[in-house]
Amino acid sequence: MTKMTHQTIRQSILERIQKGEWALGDLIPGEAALAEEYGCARTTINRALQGLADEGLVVRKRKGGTRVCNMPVRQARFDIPIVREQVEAFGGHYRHQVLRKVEKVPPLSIRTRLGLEKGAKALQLDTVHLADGRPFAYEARWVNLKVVPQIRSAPFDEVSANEWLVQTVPFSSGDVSFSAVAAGKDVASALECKEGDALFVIDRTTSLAGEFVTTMKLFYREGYQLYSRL
Amino acid sequence: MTKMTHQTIRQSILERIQKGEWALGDLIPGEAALAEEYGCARTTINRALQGLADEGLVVRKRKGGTRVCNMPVRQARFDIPIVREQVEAFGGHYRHQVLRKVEKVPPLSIRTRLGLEKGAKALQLDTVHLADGRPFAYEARWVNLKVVPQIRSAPFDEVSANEWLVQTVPFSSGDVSFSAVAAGKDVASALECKEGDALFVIDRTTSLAGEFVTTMKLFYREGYQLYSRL
DNA sequence: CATATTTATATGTACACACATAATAAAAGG
DNA sequence: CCTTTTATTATGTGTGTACATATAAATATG
Repeated sequence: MTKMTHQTIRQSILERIQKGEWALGDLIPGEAALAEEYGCARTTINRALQGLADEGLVVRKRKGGTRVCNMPVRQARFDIPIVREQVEAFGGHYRHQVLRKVEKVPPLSIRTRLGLEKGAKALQLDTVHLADGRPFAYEARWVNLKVVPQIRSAPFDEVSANEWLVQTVPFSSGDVSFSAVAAGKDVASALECKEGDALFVIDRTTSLAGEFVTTMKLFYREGYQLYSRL
Repeated sequence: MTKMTHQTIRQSILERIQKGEWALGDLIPGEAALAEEYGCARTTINRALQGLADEGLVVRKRKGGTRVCNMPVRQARFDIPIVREQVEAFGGHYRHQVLRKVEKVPPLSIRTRLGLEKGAKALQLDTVHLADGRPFAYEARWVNLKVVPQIRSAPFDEVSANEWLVQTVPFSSGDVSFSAVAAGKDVASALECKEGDALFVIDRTTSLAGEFVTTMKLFYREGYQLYSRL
């Protein structure tokens, strides 16, 4: 190995771990020792090891040293899909259709998720995403009108609610969860599938500076897979 | 802000993005400029921005500068669950039961996944994971006997196949995917649920130095959720 | 002997500097 | 005017140094 970047070193250390040079839970040499072995500065080793630690492959502790993580494959990063891109990635023609757009008092589960007061209204927005004219995913969304009142006059013929929100609301954090549910009547008819079919669901709530902006369930037809390398 | 670590600066920049100081896709000031503004070295700003880039919040390009990412919430990190821990996290008593353990020629789909030759045998291992004596998840696994022949004599009364593999095979990479399926007859009876119930499935294949070690499907009962903050 | 205190040590972080690299913008050449 | 070459510029990375901080281990204390 001629070039010694923190990346090559990181890769090299990873391979040594994979080869079993250090067992699970074992202590690996200190930064100083590795620096000498690789013939580089301790800073460089530090960066390499920090990288591995970020990925969850090693655990580092001051004074305690660095040790190989006990639970090898532990974390996966998933790209949260954007429906339009998914469809277009397969060469399909994307289109969406708003099935419902009403302001009303949401059910309790949604109310708590959006942090609304009792009796407050929110915008309910149901959309089907189509690939080449055929249903691909069904989106059931609630939007907090206090945070984004402008959504009332948004042009949903052109952009989807998701894309509009992304462009309008600066930046947001939130949470996601994945689960499986049986298709209800509404969803089944919108997706043109059978009632009771197993659907993959992405449930997502986004917030901005402590205020909840929107919560959404995205139902995919049976067979859909969310994939990731480790 | 008295202390200026790369972390505080990173947080500060994040907040400025969230407040909308720089719009989506906008160029943010260069490292040199920010370093002066925050009164720190360029190196420190570099680390802060790299961190944001790793998370996918900004995109960096040499000469092109750093710009706020167009698609805000883009990636989520999930902890790939270990069933025993999940059960014990809820205060439940974990137990597992091996339903099947046979060596046989696997179907084509499994054969290609494990990279086996035609006619080669593999170990099929089906397990139910129980929480307080009640079915929690069903595991259907195939193990490549060429890579881990010792598994034939592993004590599966005590440890689950997953834990045994984790402890025995040094370190591994692989892939995961999530999906939803309707419960088949076998799975339904093992999980004591109705046939056709919507199950959440984690599908995982692990490999070691280019050789496939094992592939597994983990079926969770309806209602199970995999959660992550963004 | 159990508990508090100190000390040694490995990682964490910041800085100033130098040079590498990619990509754009400007200048030179045909 | 188009193409090629040459700066310019912002990020990427490595080094050596200094000090901060957490914590395991050794030591002192009651």
